[in-house]
Amino acid sequence: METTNGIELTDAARGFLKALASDTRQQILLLFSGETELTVGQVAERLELAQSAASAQLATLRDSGVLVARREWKTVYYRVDPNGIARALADLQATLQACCPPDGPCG
Amino acid sequence: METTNGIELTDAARGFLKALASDTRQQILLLFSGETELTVGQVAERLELAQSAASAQLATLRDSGVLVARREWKTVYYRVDPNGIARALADLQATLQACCPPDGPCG
DNA sequence: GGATCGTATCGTCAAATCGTGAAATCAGGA
DNA sequence: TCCTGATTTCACGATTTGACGATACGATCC
Repeated sequence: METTNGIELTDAARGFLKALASDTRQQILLLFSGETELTVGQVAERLELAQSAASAQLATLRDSGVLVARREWKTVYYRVDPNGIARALADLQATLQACCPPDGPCG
Repeated sequence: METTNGIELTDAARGFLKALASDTRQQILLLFSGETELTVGQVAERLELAQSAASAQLATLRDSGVLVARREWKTVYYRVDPNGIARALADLQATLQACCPPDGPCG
């Protein structure tokens, strides 16, 4: 085995980082602070984005496990996925601790 | 006032996300798993990058508080900044909890 | 002063990202 | 079947990112 330095970020953590690196997607996520669910149109309107842009960014957030989508009739409701976020954050934290211990043996 | 939804990411958290969104920079960071310090040249060599590229990416990681640099003679030694990482991670976690509580009152 | 080694910066280019508007898709209703 | 409303996909242009090579900087040794 060669796991000596085999520290790596999980797919969840990598997707999470890439998804939240965008200012627009950060704003989208924070849009859910008060609301429980938002439609594509609502996100587009509040951020003054074209609907296609909102749709694409929401899809990115969904694919990275940050949001989940629920379809009802014609409209799609997006909602935060606390589990996905928690998992990504936990993975990220675990890797970082293995890599850069806050008060590690080298400190 | 309209601070009702005034949740925002701190600069530390935003810089952290942007810095670690890059695959190259992720690899650079994980390069420090075993080592305590690495020079620009060492990073360039291990990742098979041009020296200028390594220098630029290391600078990005330094500017975002993930790494710190120490100059000794001609060579610059980069090292993880556990405090910077911890602060960014804490900020990120705090904002996410305020935005998307894992088991919040809406759950 | 000139030579040298390691870094940082600059200019350029290919590739990725982000936004828009138009067209296509999907689910129901008249 | 045709229409409507919401979303998704497509084609395109503009901006940004990331890498490289070449060059400039900083600190030392001759």
